[in-house]
Amino acid sequence: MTDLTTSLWIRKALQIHKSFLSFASMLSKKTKYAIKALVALGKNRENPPMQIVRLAEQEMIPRKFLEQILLDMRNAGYLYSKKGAGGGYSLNKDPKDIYLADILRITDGPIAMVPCASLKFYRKCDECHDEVTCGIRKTFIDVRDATLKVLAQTSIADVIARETDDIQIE
Amino acid sequence: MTDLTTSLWIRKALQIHKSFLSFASMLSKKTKYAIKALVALGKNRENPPMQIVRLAEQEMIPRKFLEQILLDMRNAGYLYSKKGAGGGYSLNKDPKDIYLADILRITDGPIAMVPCASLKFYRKCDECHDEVTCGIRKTFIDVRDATLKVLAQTSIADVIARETDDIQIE
DNA sequence: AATAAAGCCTACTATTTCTATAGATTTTTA
DNA sequence: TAAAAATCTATAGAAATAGTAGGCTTTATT
Repeated sequence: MTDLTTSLWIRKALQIHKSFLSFASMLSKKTKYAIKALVALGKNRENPPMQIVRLAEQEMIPRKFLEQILLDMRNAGYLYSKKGAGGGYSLNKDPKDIYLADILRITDGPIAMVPCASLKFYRKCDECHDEVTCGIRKTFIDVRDATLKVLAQTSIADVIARETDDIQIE
Repeated sequence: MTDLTTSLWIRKALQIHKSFLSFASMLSKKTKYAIKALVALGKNRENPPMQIVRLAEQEMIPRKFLEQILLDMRNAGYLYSKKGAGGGYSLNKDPKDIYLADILRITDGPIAMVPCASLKFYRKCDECHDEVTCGIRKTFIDVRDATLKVLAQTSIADVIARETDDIQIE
C-alpha cells in the first residue's frame, strides 16, 4: 500500500513536484544547526561559556544531535570547550575568521556537486571515462568556483551583521 | 554489528572523511544520467531516433532507470519520443537551448541549497523564525545566484563543445 | 573526598531519500 | 498479427541523514 502523499499519480494530478514534500540536494540539517550554533555563540561572546542544553533549547536543536555537531566543530578548532560544572562552549576564533565554506566542509564534506570537481575532497567520478575531456566536469568546476567565491568569503560575523540589515532603509 | 568501513574509530585512525566513502549533497545519479543522455542524443542528431536500450548500453546507465529519466525529460518537452518498431528518442530542441539549470530542476528539483532561497521552488524553512532578518538566507541567495549564473548559461551544446577543448594547445 | 554538572565518545536505531527493478499496458511498424 | 519500442505506476533494495542512548571523563563546589 502506497502512502497518498508519495503516490505519483496524485502528485501529478495536483501538479506537485516532489520537492514540495522533500527538498533534495540541499544543506543538511547538521550544517544548518552548526551555523546557527556558531552564530548564537558569536552573539554570546561577552557571556561565555554556553552550555549545550541552553544552546539546544534556544535554537531548537535536538540536544544530543547538537552535541555531536559541536564536538566536530571543536575538533576542527573552531570551538573551545570546558568540561564540568560551569563549563560549556565558546568560540575559539573571531567570528570574522570563521567562514561558511569551512563549516560546510566539516559537516557536509565537499562543496562541489561532483567528486571530480572538488577542491578539498577530490575523487574520480564513477561514470566518467576520460576526465580530461569531460564537459560536465568543466562546468561543475565553474559552479564550484562560483559557490566558493561566496561561501569562502562569508563569515559568521557577516551572517550576524546581515541579520540586522533590514533595519536599513533601502 | 558495525561494518568496518563505517566504523568511526577506524576512519578516525586512518584520517578518512566520510566523503571518501560517500559523497553527500551532490548531483544525483539521475541528473548525471540525464545530462549524459542529452549529450549523447545531441551528438546523434543526424541519426535519430535512438532506442533506450542502445542509449543505456552506450552510456552505461541501468535501462529501466534511464526509461524513467527520459520520460521526465520528454514530459518536460525536451525530448521527442516515438513508440513501436523503429521508434526511440530524439531531442526536441536545439542543444543550444537546453540549459543545465533546467535539467537539474526537472531531475533534482531546486538548485538553491535551502528552500527559502529557491527561485522556482520557494518554501519557508522549518527552523527559520524571521525570514526577513535571516542572515543565512541572504547568503544562500547569493550562492544560488552564483550557481545559477553558470548553470543557466551552460547548455548541452556547451558541454559537447567542451568535450573537445583539450585538443587546443594551451 | 564526594557529588553534581558538564562535555566526550562510540554505537545504534529510525527515517527518509535515492537508486534500481518489475511487470503489465499501449502504440507503431512490418 | 507479431514484434519492437515506449509508457506508466508500483515496489524493493540500498544508502544517507537525523536523531537517540548510554557509559565515560573532567571539573567545580561543598
